[in-house]
Amino acid sequence: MSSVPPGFELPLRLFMGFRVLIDALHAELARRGHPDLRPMHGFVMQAVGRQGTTAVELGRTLGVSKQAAGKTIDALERLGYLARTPDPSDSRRKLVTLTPRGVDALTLSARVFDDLRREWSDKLGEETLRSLESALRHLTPTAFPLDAPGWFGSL
Amino acid sequence: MSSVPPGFELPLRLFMGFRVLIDALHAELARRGHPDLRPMHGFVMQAVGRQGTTAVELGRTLGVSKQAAGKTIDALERLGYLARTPDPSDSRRKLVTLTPRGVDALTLSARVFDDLRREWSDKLGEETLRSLESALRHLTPTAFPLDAPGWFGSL
DNA sequence: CTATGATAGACAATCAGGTTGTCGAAAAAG
DNA sequence: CTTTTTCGACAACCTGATTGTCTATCATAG
Repeated sequence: MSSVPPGFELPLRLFMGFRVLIDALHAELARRGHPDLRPMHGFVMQAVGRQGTTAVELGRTLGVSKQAAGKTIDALERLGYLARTPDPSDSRRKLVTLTPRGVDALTLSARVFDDLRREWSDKLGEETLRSLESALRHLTPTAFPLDAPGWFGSL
Repeated sequence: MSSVPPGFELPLRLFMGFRVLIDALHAELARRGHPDLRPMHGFVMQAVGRQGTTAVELGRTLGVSKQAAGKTIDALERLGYLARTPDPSDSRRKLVTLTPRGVDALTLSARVFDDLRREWSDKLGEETLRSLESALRHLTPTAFPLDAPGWFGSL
């Protein structure tokens, strides 16, 4: 609240921008039939992807242990967003895939993010927003690490 | 890794910008004698401020229960960044204040953030960076809520 | 073909950080 | 002076993570 020393503003603003978008997304998701989804679930489903994955691989992608990944999968399985199916080509593995509901949540999220971007474009002007995106692209690594949950945990 | 659907880029870039700065800050803090500080400690010390606070008040500021705030204070007290002193004007309260080491960490952080901003300014040009900051100011609430730890928790 | 080593996933114990509930002491309000 | 509120401490519990162990299965070297 109130005044934060000058150097602190930039990181805080970046974080708040992220938070504003994520909060708006989940408010909208809740309105449209996905009230139980939490921000980190987006990272998880994104990491699972349309082609599916395994618990070990998911753990690596998210930067957490395979056991933690397993528990997260359990939770999203109970919520109906993920399903485990045995892998015929390797009977040790269980393939984790998005259910239709999971795919719906993901495509819906993409649409909502597009809408939010449009709102920002209206507020700033498309050109300014493009310049903001371009600046951030120059400032951040090209690869998208999805290990935010693990990174958050280290807070 | 790899390609994330288009609408997802903006929030992710904002988050990554934040993360890049925070990671750089803590790498530098570790180099300069503060290897045990974690990102959330910055929020906490910022919330404590130069004038001090109490556990209840800190909890409110951080958006967590007073008990959680108390445990966090315990941890930072053990690390030597905070101290509890009885409040002579109200013997129920214990005033939580920054130790000299805590003040050092905070002023050092401010300096490092200034350096990082300068790096970004060199990469982008001061004008573009200013425009980015101005855009973010328009897009995010004016008050700085410091309840990030609680918000993170809800992930 | 078999013995060996690596990998997937389940189970258990533990830990860290958060929550609620309760309490006594002290302050504030009536 | 009595009652209500506030502060900080203690305890029990929950959640999400960790490490360690175990079995089943696969891959590979002899």
